[in-house]
Amino acid sequence: MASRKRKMLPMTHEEAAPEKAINKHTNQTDLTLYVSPAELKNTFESSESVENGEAEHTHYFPNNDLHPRLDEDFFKQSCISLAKAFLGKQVLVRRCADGTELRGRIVETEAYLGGEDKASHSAGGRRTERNTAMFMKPGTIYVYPIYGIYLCMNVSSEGEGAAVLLRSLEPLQGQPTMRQLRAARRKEGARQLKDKELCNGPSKLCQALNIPRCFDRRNLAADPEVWLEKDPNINPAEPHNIVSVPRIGIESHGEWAKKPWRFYLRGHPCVSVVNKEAERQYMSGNVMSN
DNA sequence: GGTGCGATCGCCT
DNA sequence: GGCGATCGCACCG
Repeated sequence: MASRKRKMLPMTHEEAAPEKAINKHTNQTDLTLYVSPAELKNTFESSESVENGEAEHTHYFPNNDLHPRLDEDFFKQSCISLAKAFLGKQVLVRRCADGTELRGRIVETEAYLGGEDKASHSAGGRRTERNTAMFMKPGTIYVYPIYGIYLCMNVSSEGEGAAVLLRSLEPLQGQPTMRQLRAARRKEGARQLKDKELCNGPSKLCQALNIPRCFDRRNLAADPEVWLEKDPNINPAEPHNIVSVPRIGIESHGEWAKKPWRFYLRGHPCVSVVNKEAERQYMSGNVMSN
């Protein structure tokens, strides 16, 4: 396959320097605008032509008085329950060194139980230097490197060694900064990423929100640089349609690979990988019921 | 649009 | 020493 060979980008674990990557444009006042699920698709599909950040659309207005960070009680629930509780309702917030705040709504997660779950880093109750955060109190961040060049972010839950992997976010605030952080590790001159491509994968969201390895073992309920907020724009009358499918990238773990512990919002444009089988079954079910 | 492939290194066996 | 909770790019249709 020599014809497919191409030069790869040199990458390291070092984070792009936050200060260097901060976009002054993100200090602009963000727009207040509720976007309905129906409008969401159009929003993302029409967001291709951002030239320099000036035209960036954000549709979120953080109000820290009305929507304070989630406290430690929120994280005290089982792994699977927490993985679903994140979806569509919780916003991951990253406060950068210059005060810029980046926000993304969680739209895709995976549950990794401890003990019997062979696909988990904590399988069999194995506790190592790397996975210590998985055994710490619910709400502890577990950041680990993967494939030598990427990072993944998890949040510990109730249950010995259990944690939820954050897989995808819907960018809400600070998209220009996210785009810069992501572009820092892409080929020079590569096309500009669409909004929906900024955080649609576990390592992409770590890049876009500048989550470094040293955030490992930090407490989401108390850290000044990263926390969760309840999404103020969610309409409780419209419950989210959550898809449950097998987790990604763990095919070698036999039966445990089949457990439907990846969860995402059906039809959301920011989901990393849509499960075609689940979509097909859902569509045929719709035909039957309509 | 989808698919195949290789980068790269920490971690665990 | 082998592998991985991924990603971006080139190629194909």
